Amino acid sequence: MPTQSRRERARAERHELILRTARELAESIGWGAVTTRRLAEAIDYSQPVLYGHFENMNAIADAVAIQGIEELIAVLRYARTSAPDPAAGLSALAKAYLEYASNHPAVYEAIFVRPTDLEFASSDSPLLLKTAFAEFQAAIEPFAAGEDPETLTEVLWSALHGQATLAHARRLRPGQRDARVELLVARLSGKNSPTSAK
Amino acid sequence: MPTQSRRERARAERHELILRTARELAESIGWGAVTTRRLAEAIDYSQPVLYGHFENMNAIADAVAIQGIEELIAVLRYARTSAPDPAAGLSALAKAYLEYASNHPAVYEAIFVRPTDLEFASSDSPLLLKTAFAEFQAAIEPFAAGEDPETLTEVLWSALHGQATLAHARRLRPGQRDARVELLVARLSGKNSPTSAK
DNA sequence: GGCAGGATCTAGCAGCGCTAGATTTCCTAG
DNA sequence: CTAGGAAATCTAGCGCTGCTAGATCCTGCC
Repeated sequence: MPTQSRRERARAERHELILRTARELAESIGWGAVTTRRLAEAIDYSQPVLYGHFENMNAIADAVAIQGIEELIAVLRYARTSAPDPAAGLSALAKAYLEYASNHPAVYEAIFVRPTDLEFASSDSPLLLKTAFAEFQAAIEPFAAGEDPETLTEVLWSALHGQATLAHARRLRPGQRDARVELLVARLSGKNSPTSAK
Repeated sequence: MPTQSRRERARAERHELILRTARELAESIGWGAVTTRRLAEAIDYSQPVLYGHFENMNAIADAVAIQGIEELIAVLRYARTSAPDPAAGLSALAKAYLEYASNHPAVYEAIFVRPTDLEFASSDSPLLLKTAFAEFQAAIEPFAAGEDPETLTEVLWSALHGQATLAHARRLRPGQRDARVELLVARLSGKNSPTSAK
């Protein structure tokens, strides 16, 4: 039993080592360059070891994505619930989302961009996605003036996702991130006309 | 001279054949499965022939993207200028954009999603991107109530891009595409509060 | 100490992008 | 109409990829 559990502990540690290393590699050289050989060398094992922990390379990125979405949910929840009122909460959530995407582009890519069979194949990831969606909905719902809150949530999330991906692809002016998110939040929450003359 | 021009003509035809076949292959099996061997076999030549026309596989997708963005610009312009007033123009442009992305997902991916060195390396593509951007700006500018029109344009484009990519990844409710774009356009153009009680 | 059994590695397959060198095809000059 | 040379095209191969079968080594038990 102690023997068995020591083995299991070592195995679990290596499992985490693989995920941590894959994430670091992806953030530094991009997912496209994270190969089984490079990853195996980085953790100082041979490639087949990876397949003892994960079904394939894609599953490793999926696992990183799951860790990432858990982080993201926590970040969003903290930003939203720390704000004094719904308007500030929506703004804080939106900024936190873009900041996370900007600070962890490879993780963001693993979650939302990389072609993945994850979101509907894996068992717990749909729940995580729904939880993240609920964070967005909680933030925008106070501003759904008679509209379907779910549709409004999809609009908000899509708008932020678009800003995140286009900014990462350098298709948006770099210095204007806050201006974009503030303008988006103002219009989506319906505060555009009053403050437009400012 | 007739000889020379016949050769050149045949060469130009094959050039287009490559692009057309690459686009068809991408739309049917996805860019990830469009390999030099498959593409070469589809046009009934050996792989090296491809390299007589394009620098590499990426350049082929870039060329498809350039053709696509020209199409897209025409679609957007037609939608916008055919509308009776700015509000209808913005709505028509937004719907046309999402419809194009939905009908030609591989081309849309080649233009805006696939990692590419295109947009800033190639000579004419930045101009095309700017032209497309100008279409968005022309549609939304009437609703920039004192705000920076360029920022507002980035917000609009990002929001539509997010809806296009998330819808393609099946992360948004399928039947709600029009509801989403209408809600987005209403809020971005500032018509939300008046019609909110509807 | 010797021996299962599990963990790990070596070596290899098929397919990828891409290219050098052989081969074939075509145009031209005599 | 043929011979030669240039241009077009193909064959074959390199180093890389994800992934795996079979050999090897190492660990823990009797």
